[in-house]
Amino acid sequence: MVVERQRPSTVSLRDVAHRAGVAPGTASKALNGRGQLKEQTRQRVIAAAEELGFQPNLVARGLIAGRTYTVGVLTTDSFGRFTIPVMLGAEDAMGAGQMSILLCDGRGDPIREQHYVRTLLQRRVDGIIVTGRSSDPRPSLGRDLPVPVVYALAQSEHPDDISVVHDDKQGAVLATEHLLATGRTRIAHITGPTRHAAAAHRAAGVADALDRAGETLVLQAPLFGEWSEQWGREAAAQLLRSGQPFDGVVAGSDQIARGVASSLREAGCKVPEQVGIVGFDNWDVMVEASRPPLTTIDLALAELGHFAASTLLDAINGRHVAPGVRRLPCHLVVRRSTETT
Amino acid sequence: MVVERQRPSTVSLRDVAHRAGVAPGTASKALNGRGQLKEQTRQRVIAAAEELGFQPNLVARGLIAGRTYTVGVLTTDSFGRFTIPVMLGAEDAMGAGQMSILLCDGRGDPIREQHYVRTLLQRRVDGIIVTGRSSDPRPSLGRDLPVPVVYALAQSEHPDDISVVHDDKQGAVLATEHLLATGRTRIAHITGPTRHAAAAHRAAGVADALDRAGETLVLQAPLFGEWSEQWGREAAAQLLRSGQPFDGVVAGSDQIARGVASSLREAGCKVPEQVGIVGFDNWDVMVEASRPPLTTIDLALAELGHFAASTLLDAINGRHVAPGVRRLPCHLVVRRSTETT
DNA sequence: GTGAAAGCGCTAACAG
DNA sequence: CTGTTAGCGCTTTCAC
Repeated sequence: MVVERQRPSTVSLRDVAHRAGVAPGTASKALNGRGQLKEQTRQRVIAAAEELGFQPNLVARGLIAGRTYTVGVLTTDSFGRFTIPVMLGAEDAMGAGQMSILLCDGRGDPIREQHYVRTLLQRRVDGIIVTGRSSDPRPSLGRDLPVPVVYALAQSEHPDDISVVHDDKQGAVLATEHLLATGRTRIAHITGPTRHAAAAHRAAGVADALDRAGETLVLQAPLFGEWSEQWGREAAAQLLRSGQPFDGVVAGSDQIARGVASSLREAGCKVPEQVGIVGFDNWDVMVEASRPPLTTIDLALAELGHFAASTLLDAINGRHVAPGVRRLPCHLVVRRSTETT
Repeated sequence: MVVERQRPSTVSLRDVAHRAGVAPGTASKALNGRGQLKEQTRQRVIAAAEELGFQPNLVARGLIAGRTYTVGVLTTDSFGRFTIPVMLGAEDAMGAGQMSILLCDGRGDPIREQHYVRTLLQRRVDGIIVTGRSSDPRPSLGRDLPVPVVYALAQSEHPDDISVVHDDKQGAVLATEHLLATGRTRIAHITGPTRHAAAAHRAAGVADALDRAGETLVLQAPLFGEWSEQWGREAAAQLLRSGQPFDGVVAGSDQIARGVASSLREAGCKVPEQVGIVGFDNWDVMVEASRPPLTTIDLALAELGHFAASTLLDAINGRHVAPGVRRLPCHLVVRRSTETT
């Protein structure tokens, strides 16, 4: 004979009240520390709740409160390397306030995305965070949603939406100035596709910093290509072939930087002695496996997520949040590839 | 004067009913296609709902139904490279059934984890998926939870829990047999730390496959180390120094494999002509940036997530699910590092 | 065919 | 101090 393992049925506040010999309303007050209760009854209720393993039904509570202490996180393109730290940061900021995260992945499909927004709203989330891998501006979710929305990492096209992004230009300035500060003046820039805002902003930052220092970019222009090691290798080879002297490279990503490093290494060009390299992203596996390990710009994505979530919480709690784009600064992380001794 | 932008207030079924001139109960039936209604009234209600932009309150529905069409996903150690594909697969399986995912990150802290389990239960999720980076068995969440639990990728220590994991041993057999099939017989195994179940299982698979082929491992034993490129490079150098002839390497991860490849390349040892290499994980950035690109074992994590979610849904829907561990097969992905022409 | 009423589990307002 | 009542938004009998 098979004995079906009985799932423990959920106990309600009524059960607790009953066992403690009080009314449900009283039990509610006892457990939530509200109202004036004789200490003894309070204890009795608490004991009863304990004994029965009572778990308050947050669904019911949400129905009354008109809010659910839940925020939706909508990732637009299959979440990955960039969105994860953002989410961790967000979770962190939420965790303290007992908020939970309802996760949806739009997979880059606007239809799917709209569908998810609908479900999130039907589930009565208190707010929505929109995130995505690319910092290119994306269409607004809509301007008339019943809950506040914050765009993190992915910036909304609409200027009145609240967006939180890292500051690519400032990061590039940081990278360039670090190379200059370590005594290099003939600096090249190898980066991703022109069409990406990140590539454009970073290129602008490099140009600015060089300008201010009275220097010009080796080869006159950035080398735009792909966000891959392969491209980093190719571009470095190109640079060597050009015959132009250079002693510093700002790479648009750690992958590119690593490609550059290995290419130079194979060509017998010493890093950091002859050429200094700075990458972008501070992606551990790339940065540490490279020979030498890479100096890089950290996008501080966890902080970004944290900030976005706090901002959303502010808005949820009715505090006024100014619309527009907030740019959070990047950090420089120094490793062997730019060391001078 | 500042005009406060009014957030559109949510409309309830009552509002819709009112506008359509019917009772709430009738409106409910009309919108859900239940009961016998005159086609005309149904249309009237639908129109009213449309006009008001009615979004049914799933919180209220959940309260009645006693279920929320939500599952909790609990990642034990900060989710990352391995848990993401699993979640994507799970989301995929859920998406069809209109289920949503409540995400929690235990950060490897059992206290925090227990806390999250409590919240998930209070939020009345229909079930829980537990996942984590390591396939090492982990403590059970508890045997007396009111909802079904499936462990994905991270296996539960308790044999009566439902766990879904990839088959490391089978994967290693696949890798080894591929090397043998491409004419290599002197095979070495370079992998991660002994203490990891994954390393042990993979080593067992390599041993088994060699055994069956009547061959023995080069150096008699696997080289256990770290899951890093650095270690891959070191181990390969070690192997070369040993003077033992070898023509194949099964690496415990793509990072290790890449390290091995670059070490051999620098030593002038041709891959795949003189030595074939097979990695593990099919991690795109590693596998494609390696020279040559790596043949590897794909863990099929998305399938794993999909399967875990389907299994959970079965359990939620009351179908009987046998307890225990299900091992899903890995796939071989052939690239240049083992090519023979 | 449609309306009225009860109730999901909880909290808040008001009696007693 | 504690019990009773009403109601959050929706669905589901059960009358009419």
